[in-house]
Amino acid sequence: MPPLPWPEPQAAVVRPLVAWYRRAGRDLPWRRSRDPYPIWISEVMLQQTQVERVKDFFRRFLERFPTVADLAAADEAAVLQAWEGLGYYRRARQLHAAARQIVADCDGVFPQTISGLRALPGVGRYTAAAIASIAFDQPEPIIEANSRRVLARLAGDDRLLQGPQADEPLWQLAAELVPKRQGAGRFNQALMDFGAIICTPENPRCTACPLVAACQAHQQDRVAEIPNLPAARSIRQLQETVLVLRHRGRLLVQRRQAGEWWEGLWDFPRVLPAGVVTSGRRRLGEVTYTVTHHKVTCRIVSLTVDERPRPGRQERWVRPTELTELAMTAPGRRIAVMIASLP
DNA sequence: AAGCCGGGGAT
DNA sequence: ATCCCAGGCTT
Repeated sequence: MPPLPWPEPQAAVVRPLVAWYRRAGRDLPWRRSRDPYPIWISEVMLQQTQVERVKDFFRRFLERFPTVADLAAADEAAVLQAWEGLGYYRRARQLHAAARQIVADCDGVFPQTISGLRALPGVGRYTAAAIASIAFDQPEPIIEANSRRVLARLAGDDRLLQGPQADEPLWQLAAELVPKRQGAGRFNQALMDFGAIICTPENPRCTACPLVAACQAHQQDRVAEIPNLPAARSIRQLQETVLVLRHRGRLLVQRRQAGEWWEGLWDFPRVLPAGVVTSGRRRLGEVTYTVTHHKVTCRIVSLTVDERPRPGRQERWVRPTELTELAMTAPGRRIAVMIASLP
């Protein structure tokens, strides 16, 4: 793919951007140290998740798992519990597996090369470059939601940015801009703060932009059209029924299996387990939730269980108060809260 | 290359 | 309601 035609020299972007960052950059909890461990945790939490949402999760997670050794020694259930509500739970399982990999294969020493970082589950091209530049100041470029938008606008790149191949010219541009001797991590974080604060998706603050003189999109009055991203996928409607099974003050919860949504998290059953005899069916109401590109309307049915077989490995009969200790799915948690408030 | 995976905040 | 978000992995 041909490189982006763009006349501006590196200094016309890097100097004003870093100057802006020194003045207006965000004070974020994971910027207090150059330790790769908290930087790694923050980068994984930030995958497809906004900064404001991550802050509290990050603080609590580091309090609970202060070092990579603590994380490796933890049960996966504890890691999922710390992740509950953050979404994309595969990240939590991979984070845990990666911590064990670092302890087992690297003697607990965090990988310091791009290839070593990318060998960790859950660390892809962006995350490896982010850790390498921020923790180790290696001159690695990054392309993610913010820098993609900022660089596409600066270069006036109106191509449809669909698929990883389409990003290649932007990676190349980022590689040309990133400082080679020092300050790579600072520059990359400046790009992201700049995209989050000035060069926003809607109503970018071009009048306050220190890079406006270098911005091709602005000069051509095409800022609103760039980046040219594929249209969002349509949302599918689904119907579900959740069963709240009660037996002598206890409730049945099941752990979501591989291949299901929310693998590893606890939830109420959708179908009656074999061997369970019930009576006293009544409707408790409905919850509506959205998951990825599905909108699910979920009926909640309460049943009294007269006889029950022994629970399976992935099942537990728990007292309502015990639900607070389990990592639950978002709709499961909402239903649990609803049950607790029932007369 | 396309589909899959969460959840909440902003607009 | 719709869009957006410090992406990675599987098929």
